[in-house]
Amino acid sequence: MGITKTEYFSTQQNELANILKALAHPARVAIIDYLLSVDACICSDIVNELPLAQPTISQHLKELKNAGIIKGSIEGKSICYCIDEKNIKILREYFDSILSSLRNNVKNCQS
Amino acid sequence: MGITKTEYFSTQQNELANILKALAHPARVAIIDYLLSVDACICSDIVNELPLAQPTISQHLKELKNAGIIKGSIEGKSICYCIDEKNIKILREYFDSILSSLRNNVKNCQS
DNA sequence: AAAATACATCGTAATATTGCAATGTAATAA
DNA sequence: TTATTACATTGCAATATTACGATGTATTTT
Repeated sequence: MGITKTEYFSTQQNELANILKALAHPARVAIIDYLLSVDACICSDIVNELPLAQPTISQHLKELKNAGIIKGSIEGKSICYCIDEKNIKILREYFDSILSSLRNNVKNCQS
Repeated sequence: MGITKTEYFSTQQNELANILKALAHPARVAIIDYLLSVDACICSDIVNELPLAQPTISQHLKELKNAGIIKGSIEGKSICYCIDEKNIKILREYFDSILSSLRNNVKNCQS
């Protein structure tokens, strides 16, 4: 159906899935890569850097922003984007907690 | 178009996006949560635990397995699933590297 | 052997995502 | 004021995802 039954799951599970979904596209991973390489910002530069049309980049940036992975500030007629640390930390802590939990495992399958 | 232009991006970017995509759904996050709580395995238990039909769970498990997030071993007539540490480590390292990179940032936008 | 259990696969309907051309908006430059 | 620049939004076509009933397969139980 293409419709996710979000009401069946916890708020935490839905929020985590939403943050992960924002990063689950190579173009958006590439945007993060680029943002890291230039420290911060320069929005139209992303359009020049990636082989995608401007409306497509704009859409990807919107999704990253809505998920709280990047933030943008208006600077005259252009918009400066940079990575928002907060949700990245949440993700690192999530995967860290999975690994910690695995270390305490008693049972396991496959040798 | 719904078609991702994977050829425009690096192998690393595509692989990372694929692993993240496997986790970018609340049902699959819930499956991971459950697998962690029971240490490992018991496949049909997941069907009983989550409010989704058996073919739907089966499909989600397949995606998690294809992405290398879980692994399953046949045990008689049932299949034992557990979390595969390898790609979880890759994800933690990815987010860790983003945070390290941010610490060295010179420029920034928004106070 | 027949039934039951434990999944996987197929087919399909509903919805979501991706990408872009066309167009809109707001700020700056000429 | 009229460009021009820098985006955002709209609308649409192509494709992907989600969910499940029906059905298939393999193993175990009876």
